[in-house]
Amino acid sequence: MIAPATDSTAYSPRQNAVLDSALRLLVEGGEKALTTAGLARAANCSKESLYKWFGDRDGLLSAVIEFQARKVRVPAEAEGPLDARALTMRLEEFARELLAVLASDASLALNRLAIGQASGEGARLGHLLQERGRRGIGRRIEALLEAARQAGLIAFDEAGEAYATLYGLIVTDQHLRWLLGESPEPRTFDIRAERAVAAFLRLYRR
Amino acid sequence: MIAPATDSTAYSPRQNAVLDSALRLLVEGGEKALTTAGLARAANCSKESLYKWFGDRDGLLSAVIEFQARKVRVPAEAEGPLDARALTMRLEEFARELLAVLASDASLALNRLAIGQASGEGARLGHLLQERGRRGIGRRIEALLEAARQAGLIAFDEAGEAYATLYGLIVTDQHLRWLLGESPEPRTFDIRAERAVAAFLRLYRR
DNA sequence: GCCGATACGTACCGTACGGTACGGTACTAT
DNA sequence: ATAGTACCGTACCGTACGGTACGTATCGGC
Repeated sequence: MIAPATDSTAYSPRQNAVLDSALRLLVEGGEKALTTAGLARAANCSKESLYKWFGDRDGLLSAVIEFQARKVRVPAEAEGPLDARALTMRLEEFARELLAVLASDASLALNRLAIGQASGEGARLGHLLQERGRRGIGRRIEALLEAARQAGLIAFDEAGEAYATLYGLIVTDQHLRWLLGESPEPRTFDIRAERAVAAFLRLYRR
Repeated sequence: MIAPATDSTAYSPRQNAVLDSALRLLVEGGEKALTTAGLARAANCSKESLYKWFGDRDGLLSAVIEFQARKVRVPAEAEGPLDARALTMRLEEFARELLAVLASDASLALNRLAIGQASGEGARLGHLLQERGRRGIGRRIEALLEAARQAGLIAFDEAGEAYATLYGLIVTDQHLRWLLGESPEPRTFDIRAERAVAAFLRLYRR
C-alpha cells in the first residue's frame, strides 16, 4: 500500500513525543534498534497505537523522517544589501550550517536509515529525505547565488551547477566518512568553510 | 570475537565463487537479501561450510568487502613525461574512473552495507571499506599531484587538501544521491570530469 | 579397496521481530 | 449513570533468521 504522501498530516503532541523517542532510538542504535516493541517500551505506548497511528513499520520510518525535517526548518536569513564582503560572510555562514547539519546525530542516523533501505525495495525513504531535507537548503542557497549574480558579484551559467560546486568544495568526502562511522570534528568546520568559500569565489568571482 | 584482520588470507577458488554469489545477492537485494540460507542455496553450498570458512555472518560480510576490494585493483598507469596537457588528461582519466567506480553496483551495495552497519556497533566494516577501497586510489592520485607539483605545474601546501578539493569537485553530492537510490547516468561522467578538472586546475595551477 | 577429509543437503533449535487481539483504564460527552 | 473513545500493557501468532548437528557423497593418499 503506497502511502499518499500527505503533506498536511500534522501529528498530535503525543504522537510527536513518540516520534521523538523513535528518533532517539534510531540515533543510539541504528535501524535495528527501532523495533515496534522497543519503541512501545521506550515511549510508554502500546504497539497497537503505533500501528493505528502509523499504519506500518514503513509508515513509522517515513513519519520519523518527516518529523525531523519539520524540526530543522532554518529561519530565513535576514536579507540585506549584498556586496562582496556580505556575500562571503553569508556563504561562510551557509557552509558552517551545512557542515553542522550533515554532521548531526539525527541527520546521520536518518541518512543511514534511508541508505540502508535504498537497496532492493524502491528508494522511497531516500526520495523523501532528499525532498524534505536537501531541497529546502538548496533552494535557499541558490536564491542567494542568483542574487549575487544579479548584483554582478559572481558569474555562472546555471545556478544548479554553481551550487553543486560549492557543495563539493565544502563537503568533499567528509559526509561519506561520517556515514561510515568516522567521528566529526566540529572544531575544523570554520576553517573548512573559509577555505571552501574562498575557492568558490576564486572560481566564480567576476 | 574480533577477527585478526588477516591480510594474507587468500580464499580458495570455491570460496571465491561463494563470495561472488554473496556479492551478487548483496547487489540485487541489499543486506536483507544476504542470508546464510539464501547464500547457501544460491551458491550450492551448505550453511555449515559457510560458518566453517567465514566463522560468522560478520566474517562473511568482511570477506565480501575484501573480496571486492581485491578485484578492483586498478592497473598502475604508465608513467610518462608530465606536462600541462598530460596532467589534464590524467586527472580527467582519474575523474572518470572515480565516478565509474563510485556509481558501480558493487560499490554502492558495499557502501550501503557498511553505512547501515555503522550505526550502533562500531564502524568495523566502514573502516575496512575505507582502508581497502579509498586508500588505494587516494594514494595513487596524491602521488600524481605530488609529481605535478615537483614539475612546477601546480602548487599546494598539502597534498591531502588538494586531493580533497579535487574529490569534492568531481563527486559533489552525486555519491550520496546514488546511495539514496538515484540512478547514475554514466553519459554525464565525461562532462563532469572535464569541468571538475578545469576548475581544479584553475584553483591550483601555478 | 580402504580411510580420512571435505563439503553438500537437510533438518532442527532458539530467538526476535512484525503484526494482531484482548482485557483493563482513564476521560469525555450526553 | 451510561456509553463511547482513546489508549496502555500484555499476551499471542506466524515467520524468518543465525547458528548447530547429522547423515551422505565425493575424492585424494596409501
